[in-house]
Amino acid sequence: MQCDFMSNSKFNSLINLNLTQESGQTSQAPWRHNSIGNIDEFSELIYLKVPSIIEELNDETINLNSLPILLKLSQDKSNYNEFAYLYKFPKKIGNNQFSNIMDVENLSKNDIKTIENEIRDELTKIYDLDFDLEKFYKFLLDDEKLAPSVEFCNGLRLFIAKDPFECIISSICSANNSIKRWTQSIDKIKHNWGERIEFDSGAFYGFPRPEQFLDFFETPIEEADYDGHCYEIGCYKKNLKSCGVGYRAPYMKKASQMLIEDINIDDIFSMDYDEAFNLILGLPGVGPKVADCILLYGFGFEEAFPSDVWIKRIVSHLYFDGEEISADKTRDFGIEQFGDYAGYAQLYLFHYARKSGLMETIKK
DNA sequence: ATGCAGGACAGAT
DNA sequence: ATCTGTCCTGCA
Repeated sequence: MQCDFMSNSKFNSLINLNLTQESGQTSQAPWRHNSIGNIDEFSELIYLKVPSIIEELNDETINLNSLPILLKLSQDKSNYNEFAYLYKFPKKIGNNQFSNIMDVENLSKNDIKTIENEIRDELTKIYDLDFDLEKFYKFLLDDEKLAPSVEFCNGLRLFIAKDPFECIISSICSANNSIKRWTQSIDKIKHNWGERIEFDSGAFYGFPRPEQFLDFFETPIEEADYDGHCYEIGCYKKNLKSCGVGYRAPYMKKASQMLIEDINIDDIFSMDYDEAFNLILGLPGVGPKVADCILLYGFGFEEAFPSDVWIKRIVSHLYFDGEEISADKTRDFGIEQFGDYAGYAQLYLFHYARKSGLMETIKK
């Protein structure tokens, strides 16, 4: 396959990719971002579930259950009504496992069509493109408290997980943390231990599998004790804390173990919201706020209303005359008030407060 | 340089 | 059921 990126297709939907990517949703860290002139580009490795094609490509010695693809999205900074996407297969190089299996030149036209349909489905899911934003805006504009959010958040959509396990770990990492720090930690975890896949335009990393987390050490000391090395500062190879996750390291390990032994992630998609909430709440490092983030950004439960300190302050300010409201009360209020729009209402309220200067006003 | 922001959780009321 | 102190790190 000598050509560079394949296919050049468009989505015609209202979405601000940059705003959506940078909005701090805990589904995943932002994708690789390039700004070229008036164009924003976002690139990421995703794994496609296309069983029939994998079987065809797979050299029986390798157990691969999904097809790695590099996606590159591009959008004109002045037109949020469409974006284009390209995709690319991994580079074939010696000693790379894909040298054996990625015989993509033999793919039939039908196979290509299957792959391209799957990509459209994935992008539709990740950017929630079936959600009717215009209708939502009518709902917002009808409510005088919510109406101002529209102008600050035009084109903002949910950024849904490409991988629910990654979302669960990212969300645990985000607890009592800043956006900057948790995204950096997740990037380090991917870079250190994720599957490295080479493309002509560079290497990308997948997210480590749950089984890999069981092998990670929690701290540099634990790692040094185990193999007897006295490491230089920053030279540790296999402990979570060196990625800046702090005391969350044991939570990430134990949650991974439970997701291997006790919980089938795929079952969660077919649960109702309350059932899924109670299940996810049982994971270590997951309280009510993180559980709602996981359900909203990881599984698309749009009736979730993740209530952090900022949402609490905003709701107190807008709806309770500034009177302090507990996080639990905030959650109850959001669910009751916004129904199926709770997740989007939370996203829009947070960004409205961020962009409009309201945050500074209500910080006290 | 010290102090603070950000949720979960264990232990107390 | 609701409150308090502690956890780790990056940034004023």
